[in-house]
Amino acid sequence: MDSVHDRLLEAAHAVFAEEGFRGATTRKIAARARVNEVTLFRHFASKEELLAEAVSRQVEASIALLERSPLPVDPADLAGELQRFLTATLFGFVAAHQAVRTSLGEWGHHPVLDDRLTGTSRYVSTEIERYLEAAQARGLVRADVDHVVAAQALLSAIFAYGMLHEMMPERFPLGPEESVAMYLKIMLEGLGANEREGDAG
Amino acid sequence: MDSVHDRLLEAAHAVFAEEGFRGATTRKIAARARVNEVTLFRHFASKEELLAEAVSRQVEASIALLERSPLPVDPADLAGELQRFLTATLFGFVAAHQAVRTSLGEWGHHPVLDDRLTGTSRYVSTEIERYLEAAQARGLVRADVDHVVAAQALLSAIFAYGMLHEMMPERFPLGPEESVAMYLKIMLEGLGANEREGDAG
DNA sequence: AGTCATTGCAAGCAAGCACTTGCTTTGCTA
DNA sequence: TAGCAAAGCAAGTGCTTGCTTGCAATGACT
Repeated sequence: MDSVHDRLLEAAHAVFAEEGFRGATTRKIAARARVNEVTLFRHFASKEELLAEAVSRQVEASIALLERSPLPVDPADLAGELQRFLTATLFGFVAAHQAVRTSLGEWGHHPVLDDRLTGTSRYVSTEIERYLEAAQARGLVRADVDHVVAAQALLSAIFAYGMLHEMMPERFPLGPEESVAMYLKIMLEGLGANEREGDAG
Repeated sequence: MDSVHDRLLEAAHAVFAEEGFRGATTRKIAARARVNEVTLFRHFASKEELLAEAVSRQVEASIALLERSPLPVDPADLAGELQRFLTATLFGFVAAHQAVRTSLGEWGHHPVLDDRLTGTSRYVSTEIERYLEAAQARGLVRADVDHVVAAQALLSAIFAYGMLHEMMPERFPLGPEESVAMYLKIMLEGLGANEREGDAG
């Protein structure tokens, strides 16, 4: 729990999120973990190994969190179900926005990290794609829109909000929940999910 | 054109885009510009000054390019006009996706750069917001959606595509133009811009 | 009391970093 | 041909980096 090993992993992730791979020096990480720098190298063979494990951990934790409020297998109430799932996703993004931004900037530089860094986003994308495909099969979503593209459109808004709201707050006047609601209001209608003349089915 | 000064600025931006501020060492930049490292310091007082000017230049160039295919002052053909503008924007993003990703990761670390880094995105956001507001005034877009939020929803998709399509190509099966068309197909309908029962206006 | 694993501390190493200095070369212009 | 600005070259300074070494302190278990 509060072992030196765990403190190192936590500190490593925090410093990495703030300063990137190059900026996350072993001295800073050790100081943050309130541990001698030598101890760091007794627990992890190299800085790279430490960061790889720290990132893995964090990603797994965030996925585990999302799995606790999953999208249902059989879509019924699109607006409500998506609102819940996307809001949870957005809160995750917002909480980790610095780590996400850093990860994106860092992507491609350290092959060991690349797969792990995209883990959460792969999970969320897959979930929404599956959900929308099922919704299409049930006639809840128009059939002439690729479900992968539709999922992407939905997620993009969440993604951009999480990454940018702190950089340019004027562009994001609403809070997380209201933003999700607004995006859904626009897009669900566009996806033909709202009862109008019921041309889907 | 091909002066040493210009070559240094170009090289600086290229290396910065690939490796970030810390990774953009004066040696690498000088080598890329095929110039002695000392020469770099004869032209620019410091690495920071060089990068600041390099980024400024690039941002100004990309804005100048977008200004050549602007959104009209008076919205008429929403789908067509937005398609043109957003496609141009997206091509800009895709061309500079590495620079954009790096900039995001770097944002907050070098206050001198921060303003410049967000220049293009501020310009595009402002344009779309203004356009959508005018469209609302003309009754072309439903009035119960904040134009800032609507602009954000539109731009998010472009933004996410530009930044992520190379990292996770499975999630972006369509090319740039078709993607823009698809996003517009979804969102314009959601924004009440398509003739249905004409409840807007 | 003795053993053993875990941590700290002090020091250092080789490499890379931004940046400087002193001097020479190049090439244009007067 | 002389002068001058711009570039190159070689070397070096002081600092930070990832990582190592040797040894002393701590604390739990036998």
